[in-house]
Amino acid sequence: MSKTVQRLETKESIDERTQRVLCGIIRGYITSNEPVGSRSLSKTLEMGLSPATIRNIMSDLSDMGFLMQLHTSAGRIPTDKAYRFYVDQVVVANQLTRKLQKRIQEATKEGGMNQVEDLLISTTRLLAGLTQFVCLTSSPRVETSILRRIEFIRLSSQQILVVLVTRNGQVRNKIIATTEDLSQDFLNTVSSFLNEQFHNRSLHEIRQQILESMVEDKERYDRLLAQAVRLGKKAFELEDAPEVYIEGQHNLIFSERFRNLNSARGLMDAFEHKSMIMNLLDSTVEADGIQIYIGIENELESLQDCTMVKAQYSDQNNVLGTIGVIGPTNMDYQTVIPVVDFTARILSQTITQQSSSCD
Amino acid sequence: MSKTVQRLETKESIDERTQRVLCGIIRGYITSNEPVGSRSLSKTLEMGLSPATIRNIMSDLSDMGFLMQLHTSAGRIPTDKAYRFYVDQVVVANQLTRKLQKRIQEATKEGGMNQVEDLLISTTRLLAGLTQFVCLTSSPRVETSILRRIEFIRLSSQQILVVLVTRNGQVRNKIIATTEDLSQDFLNTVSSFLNEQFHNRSLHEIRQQILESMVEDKERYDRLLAQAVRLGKKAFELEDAPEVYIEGQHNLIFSERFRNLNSARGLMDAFEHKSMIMNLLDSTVEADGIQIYIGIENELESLQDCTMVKAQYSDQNNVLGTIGVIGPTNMDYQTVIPVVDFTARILSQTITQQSSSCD
DNA sequence: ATTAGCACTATCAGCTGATGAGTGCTAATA
DNA sequence: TATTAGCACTCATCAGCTGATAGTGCTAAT
Repeated sequence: MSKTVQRLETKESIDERTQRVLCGIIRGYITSNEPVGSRSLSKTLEMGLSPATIRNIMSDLSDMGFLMQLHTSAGRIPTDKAYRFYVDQVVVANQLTRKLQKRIQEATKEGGMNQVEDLLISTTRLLAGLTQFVCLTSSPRVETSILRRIEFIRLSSQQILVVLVTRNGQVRNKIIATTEDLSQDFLNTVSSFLNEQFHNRSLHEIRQQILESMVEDKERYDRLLAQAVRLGKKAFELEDAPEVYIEGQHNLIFSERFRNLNSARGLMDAFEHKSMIMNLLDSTVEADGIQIYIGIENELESLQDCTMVKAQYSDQNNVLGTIGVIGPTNMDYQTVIPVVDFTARILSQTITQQSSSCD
Repeated sequence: MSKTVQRLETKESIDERTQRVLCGIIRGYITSNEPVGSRSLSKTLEMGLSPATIRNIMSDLSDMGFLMQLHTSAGRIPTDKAYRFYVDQVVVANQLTRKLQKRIQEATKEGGMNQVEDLLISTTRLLAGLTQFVCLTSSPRVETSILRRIEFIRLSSQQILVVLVTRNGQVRNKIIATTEDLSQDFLNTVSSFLNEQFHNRSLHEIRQQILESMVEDKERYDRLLAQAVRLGKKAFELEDAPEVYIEGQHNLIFSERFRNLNSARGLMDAFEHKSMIMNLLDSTVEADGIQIYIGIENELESLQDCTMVKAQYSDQNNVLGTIGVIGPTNMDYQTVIPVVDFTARILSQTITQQSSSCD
């Protein structure tokens, strides 16, 4: 078990010139994906510093833990700490090009015609395509969704189909078994009772309340109510099925940018455990905005030479889920961050529109 | 474009001894995944033939197109034609071990608790796991499914949710937009009308009939009927969304057995095009039983150094879909074929039970 | 018809030395 | 005192060579 680092500290004050050199190295490594040496840096930096001077600075930076060498005669590459510094201090809110904005907006419009699921899948795919990384999205927790409508449909003497529609347009189906044969008329009465009772409540609340009434109403003897409560209990006992969408896994294998990543296998395997990925996405420290986990800042071991950039999406009231990408630590933060940010915003916007279209 | 071979011919008569040598080579290559040479074969065959004799036979087999060499001093490996011969002439209906049978049956029971989708996904995953290959499954064509129940649920003044349950337990949701505001009462009338009218008909038939009535009934003026037909038309206008489940893609990358496969990338890309894969699975020459496409027998170029083994599954009346695996041409046919066959049978059986549980 | 023997050949692992990119250190310099 | 030129040193990579190995095809003997 590797110890988990909450967040790398980079408080130390580094003088102006050293900073510029560090950034030069980081940018160089990001663009070329090759260790950068003093000679080439001396040229690209255009600060009138000779390679020797730069070597001295580099040596200092190595001592401070910002740089490392794969072997003596290779150039240096940034450490996770360096990227953290870079992201915190240097990368400023960068505007996306209009072109990219358009592209995201249009792709979202296209996909979201029908249900939230489709929207999420197509957005996930979009982000994977744009970044050429792996993209993960957690679907809204059914828990916190708000009930828009519930309906029971009698399929046979032992089977009832429950259809549950949430405020943000998710539709869930579940077939439940019954011992008694219930008529469709009766089921209709039950569903309109439940709809009236629980309109605009979150599924979580509803479940709670149902449990309470079950205790309360034990003495009361109202057949309808009792049945309604019993059916309701079954209906709202939704599997917590943590739905996660993953796209762009093949980038992990085929993309040039992942090439120095040895644990592609480990990551792929991790992706099979949906509930773990769900936790990964939804465990959130900060309430809002974009979150970045660089290298060893990631709890998950097989993620520790990747960077995860994620952002939450929400409707007008609540946070619904998280969308994020996993890429190499030397990703182009300058563009990836705003892309993820913008995509999450557009996603929120689209979902909000969808859920407010009910009356 | 490479010319497509329907099916490789292996009618030529090969004498007994030559056949045994050929099979030895095929089996050897299947187990070791290494070219097999005359010396080692001479030992394993136990026919009392010297390496030299075997070399002569091998030379003949090469001339006949059953063997090839990667380079002069390597052993020989079977051609697609050799595998075809092997599969047609040699592989006899092989019984699965009881253990494997149990495993498949249990896995299927477990997964299929709720809806057909879940059953299909878990079966696909199972088969991918058992074979260590990529497994593909096409879901039942909505087209040919038989209607069990249709229901309309009013979500808002402009939105109606259609819930459609088929005989074999598939549930489809679709949100349709309306211009008129229709009451739930009215919708109920419409749905019971449709349910009565079209009970136990296939969606395809239903769509046809609706189109006919639209023409017929133009003169008649029955508001209910007209609306029912109009709603029905929209409801049954299901996207032909070809649903395909793919599992075990990572085997393509990580499995030892795929290692001499150069076009993993091409295959992965192909898997992105679901509709193409759907065609691949559902294009079927023979009516029943297992189908095997070896190497260049595959139409799809990137599949041409793989073998696809597939079988259809069905309920009591109709073929529903296809389940199959894609593996290297030197897969262990002796076990893969019965595994796919048995899995498809169990799948059919489970689905049949499910759909007959309605009354 | 079969086989022993031999010449031939491609691959592979291991070694070699050359190359080149990059560093660290030291002494000279501004 | 900070910078820099110069130089020795290190190490990964690569081409080229080696011998060992495993296979073949052919021919002549059985």
